[in-house]
Amino acid sequence: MAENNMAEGNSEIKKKSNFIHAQIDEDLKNGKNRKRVHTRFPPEPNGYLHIGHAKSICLNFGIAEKYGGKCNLRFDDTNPSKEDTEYVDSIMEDVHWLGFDWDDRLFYASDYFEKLHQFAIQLIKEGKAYVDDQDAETISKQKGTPTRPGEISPFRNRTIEENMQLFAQMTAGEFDEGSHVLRAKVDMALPNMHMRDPIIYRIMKARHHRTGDKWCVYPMYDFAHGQSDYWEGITHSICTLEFEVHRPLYDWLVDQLKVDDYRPRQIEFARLNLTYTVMSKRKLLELVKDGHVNGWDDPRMPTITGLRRRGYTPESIKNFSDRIGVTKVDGMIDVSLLEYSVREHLNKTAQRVMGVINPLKVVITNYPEDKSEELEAINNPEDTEMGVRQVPFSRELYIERDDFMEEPPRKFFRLSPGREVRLRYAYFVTCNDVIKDENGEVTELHCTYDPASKGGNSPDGRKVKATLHWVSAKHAIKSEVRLYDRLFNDEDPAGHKDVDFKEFMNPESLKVLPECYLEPFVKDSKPLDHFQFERLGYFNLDYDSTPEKPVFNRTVQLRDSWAKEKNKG
RNA sequence: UGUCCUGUGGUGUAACUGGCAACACGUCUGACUCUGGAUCAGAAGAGUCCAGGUUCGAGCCCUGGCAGGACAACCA
Repeated sequence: MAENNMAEGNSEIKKKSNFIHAQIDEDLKNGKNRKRVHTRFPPEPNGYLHIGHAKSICLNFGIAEKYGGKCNLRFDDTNPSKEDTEYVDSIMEDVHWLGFDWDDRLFYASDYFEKLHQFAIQLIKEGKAYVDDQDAETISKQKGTPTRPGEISPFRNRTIEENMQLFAQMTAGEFDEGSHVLRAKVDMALPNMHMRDPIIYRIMKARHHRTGDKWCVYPMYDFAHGQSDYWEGITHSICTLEFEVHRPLYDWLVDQLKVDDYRPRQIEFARLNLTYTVMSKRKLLELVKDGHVNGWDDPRMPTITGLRRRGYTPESIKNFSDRIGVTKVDGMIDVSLLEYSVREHLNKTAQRVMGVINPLKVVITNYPEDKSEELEAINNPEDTEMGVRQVPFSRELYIERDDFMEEPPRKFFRLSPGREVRLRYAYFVTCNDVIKDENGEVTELHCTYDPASKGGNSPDGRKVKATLHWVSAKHAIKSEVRLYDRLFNDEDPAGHKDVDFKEFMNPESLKVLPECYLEPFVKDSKPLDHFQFERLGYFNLDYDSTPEKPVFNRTVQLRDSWAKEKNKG
């Protein structure tokens, strides 16, 4: 193990194997599926991608990479009433951002509408599909329940000619929505509900985002997915657990295509659940629509675009995805694992900078009024190649309010009256006076510095217990900082029967600090640039920034053992 | 009173054709440190849903239970 790390370097986290890899290995060994591997990522363009999709993307594209195969991007756009090009665009952007590419293999289920329609006609001609004139409620009732078999539709035994005629009329738009459907003739008595003469085409007089008004009948998911896989030469069609019961229908339909012995294989895995958030598109859409968050890219959202804006990196998401593994066990992953993954990546890569988000003015009384100097600071102690920078120092500074306590408790070893601490990369300072306003609120500290400790070390070998970050008041860049906390206070907000998930929303999930001071280095940063504000956490520049007022998002805090100690009481 | 799937530390994942249950996160110590970060060293924590059985030996095999999830959209 140790050798492995040495050999590969620790930037390369060893890819874990999973049960799907094992099944592919077996298929390859047995010579099934032409000894090749071809997967696909098939989102419906009806919302933005979230971290759960990222798991699927990493899995599918990851398998292609591992086996020297291919992975397609395919939009499952068979329901025009919910889909939109806005979503298509965002999905492509997100997949690319994660670092995956489908080359020229971009497909849409709607590419196959014509073929699918032909196939439906084939089934009718073979006596394997029929038009049902009953309404949704009646059909549903006849379908039975999981424990009771279904009844046969009175329209099940229409002649082929009649079915051909009716389906043609459906296609031509002669019927109203909901008045007729095309059903596959399978078996109403089977225990699997999906096999009880499933509906394969329905009338929808909706404009499709790609085919416009060309069609007024659209195939159902079950009637499109397996066939699309088949036509694209997909060998392993990986989807989530809830499609397990669809597999017999998937196989049945592909069997009807019977051109050769090649057969795509559906394999199901457990979708990702994360603590303190919700992951269904419906719920995320609700949060957006009802204004509980500021859009799909709100940094509190588990969407890819939200995580990106929050400051997550593709690497951190991929490492996270690899760490959680792939199984058929429905579980709940602790967000702390996600947070660990960003910290791990940003620790190695993020530019260090000093920033004070809760400012307290400090005056160095023995430092000349008009003097200022430049002090050298390390850009990233984890990566010396990132070099050093100069940080301006002067008589008036800001430090973090939390770094001062007038009456320090045990184990608090930051600044307090009479105590000496180090200002990072600068000097040792000692607090002499505490200035307060009429309410007794501390407004300013008067300190003295030791000129001999320049750079942060005292020639007499004197030690201090704490090192504080600081910013020179007159050089500081004033900016807004947004702090984020979990969107929900409950580990599983969607997991309560009879209680709406929104009941568990955390009212303090967003905290805006309008007056923060950052060292001048951040001046030229671009949106999404990552920084570590020393001792505070990782932050990145938000799109909302203007040249006059930069806005930073806190991605995640640094691990903080003092905060833990403090909370112990 | 159906079919299918799943049960391994707090969480997630491992354990080759049976061989002392391993790793990561989290938690807790300690060392080091110009970030109470990082790093390093260490600890606690499961006897693998239950009960039988086969075996020298079972998380892995057999039998029977139990628990949880999915399935009754003209959603995907």
